[in-house]
Amino acid sequence: MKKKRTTIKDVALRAGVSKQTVSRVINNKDDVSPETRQQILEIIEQLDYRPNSFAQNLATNSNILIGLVVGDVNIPLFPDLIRAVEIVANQNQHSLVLKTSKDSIQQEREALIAMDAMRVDGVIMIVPHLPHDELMERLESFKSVVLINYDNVDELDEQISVINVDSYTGMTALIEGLVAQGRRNFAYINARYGGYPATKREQAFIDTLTRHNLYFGDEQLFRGEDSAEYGGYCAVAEVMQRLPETDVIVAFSDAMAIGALKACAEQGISVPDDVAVTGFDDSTTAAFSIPSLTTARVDRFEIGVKATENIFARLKDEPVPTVEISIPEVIWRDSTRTT
Amino acid sequence: MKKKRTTIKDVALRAGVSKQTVSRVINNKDDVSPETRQQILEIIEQLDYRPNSFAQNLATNSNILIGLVVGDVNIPLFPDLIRAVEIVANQNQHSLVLKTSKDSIQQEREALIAMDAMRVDGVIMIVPHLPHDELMERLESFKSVVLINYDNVDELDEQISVINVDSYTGMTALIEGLVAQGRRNFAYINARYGGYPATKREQAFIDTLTRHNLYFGDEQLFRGEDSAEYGGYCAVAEVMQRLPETDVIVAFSDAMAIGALKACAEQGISVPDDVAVTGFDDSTTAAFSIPSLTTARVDRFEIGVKATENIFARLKDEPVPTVEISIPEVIWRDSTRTT
DNA sequence: TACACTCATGTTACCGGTCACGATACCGGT
DNA sequence: ACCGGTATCGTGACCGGTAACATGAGTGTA
Repeated sequence: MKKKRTTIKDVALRAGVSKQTVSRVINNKDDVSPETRQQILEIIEQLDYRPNSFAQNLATNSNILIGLVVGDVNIPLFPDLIRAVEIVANQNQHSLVLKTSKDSIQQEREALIAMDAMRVDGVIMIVPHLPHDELMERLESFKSVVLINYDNVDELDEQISVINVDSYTGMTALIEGLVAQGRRNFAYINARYGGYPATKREQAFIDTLTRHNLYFGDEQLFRGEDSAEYGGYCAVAEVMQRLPETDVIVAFSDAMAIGALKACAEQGISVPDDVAVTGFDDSTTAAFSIPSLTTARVDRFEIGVKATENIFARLKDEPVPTVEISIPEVIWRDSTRTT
Repeated sequence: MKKKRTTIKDVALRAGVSKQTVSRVINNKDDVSPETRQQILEIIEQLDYRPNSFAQNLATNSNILIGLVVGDVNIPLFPDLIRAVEIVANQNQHSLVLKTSKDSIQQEREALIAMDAMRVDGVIMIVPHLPHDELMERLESFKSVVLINYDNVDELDEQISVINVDSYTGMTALIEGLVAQGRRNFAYINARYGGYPATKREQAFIDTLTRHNLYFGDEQLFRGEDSAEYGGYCAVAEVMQRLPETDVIVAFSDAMAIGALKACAEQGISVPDDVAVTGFDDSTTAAFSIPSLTTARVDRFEIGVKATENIFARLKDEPVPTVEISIPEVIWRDSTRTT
């Protein structure tokens, strides 16, 4: 049962050659005679030998792992992004180690420590929550880092790049459109622990409405979980009670907006006639909600590709952009249709 | 820039002791004098030294990685499950390597090869698609394997366990309930590449209706992608054209059902009055669709926990169940409400 | 005083590979 | 016959750790 794996030595022994010769065959070096190579290949086949990646790593001082640290696996960004990361990592003969840190900053910290102990070549973090100074310190040990949706772009160490979704611009466009439609009484439901994107979207909300003299104070701002149930659904009652005049509810995310749609339907509030509702992210179901949801879309897959290509480019000492921005495109759908 | 990481030797040198003594401190062995230990700990701190996990692995012939092979990261099972796997893996001081294989069987194959080269301790696969014999052969090299939703439970190697969602029983309960409600004209939209769960659910559909003399042939079966857009949404027109009498559309998944709901709304088909619609999985938005969606739920997080605990139990040679089944519970909501 | 025993630490080999270099055999050219 | 060059392969050290055993100093005891 406890049979050990076949090693390079087993193969060498069986073939009557040295380890080095087998190593040459494995790595396709050219100073091996065709017959020897053929024979060794056959033995490798027979013994079902596969070189131990990590022994190779140790000897060559390289690594085949890149790390992905993500807070919440439920965010819509996640599935497409992870897939992109994995595909690009594969193309570069690397594998993906995943760490989640939903519950606490401590988990984020531990994730980085573990990545460090594994000597991963690069790390991608989505919405880091650690304090800036500590983050920089812990990221020092990695050769290549990409932070997705991180705000402090000015004080980055040189091995770090940032890819940001410009939530601010996206949200501004969304609000401007709503104002142009004639909406006047805005309420914003924000995600309590949304980090960087949450801050930016709220700021855009405030700034844009202020510009139009439609912002009259923090009572327009509501907070909830980033979920349909405890976020959007529960918030609607609160909104209508505090601000009965509301004619548009702007939600932090599609999930929250979908909860809001449901609450409106149940309370006899007609969307979009009485109240318009908007989400953010263009998650898969946004187009299929009833009414279909106005939202803002970014190419999630592309962000993943960019991030990962950045990681590998830097590892090869190729030049890489330090900061990349993608601007969400507003998708107007029925939940804001003017009659 | 290319500065090498500090190693155990650096620490030893600085402390004026041998590597072994440092190793003892790292591993909390008790035959080190308190003063020496203290001093070494300080130096470790100063130098920000962290032992190389994979060198440790190599020396101890152990590993800190477990592999997760998943076809589609978009399935509702995925986020909860991955989180559960990660949490339990963490508790056991292991990290998670993720491989996706959405595009082809070849990718699944390569995923297992890579896992093998990394000498991962255990592998969890979700809905394997490889032919049985090849799968068994490739899984031979792992000490501990859990397959989730795999059908061939009779011919498993001894290091393998299976955890299945009993889609058949769940779907049977769902159909029985619909029949009891008085629904008579059933249509089923299945996922084209749904693997084991798709087969089981379809079989339950056919068997149950046959039992009630309500199955009149394959024209009741439709196929599409497992998505709202190309699955459920597009299928509805086809269904109503081929079977205008249809009064209930059973979908393979919530995603497909939500697409169907949308199509019904657009075509003036009232749900649930004209046609009932059901999904499967109880994905997060199912409760918030309009009307809310009748579906079948399994505890996705718990499946992940069970799977991972199984992996580690087997690694410790503790006894583990070979086959575990969880039966989905039907959640009746508005999309099948009788008036 | 000699002996056994414990405590603290060092030595050597090894995990499974790779690297740098050296050795051997065979070849053609002069 | 001698020389240099190439093709092929082996040797020893090393990557960063750990296991097993060895060593030496101090301690208690007969």
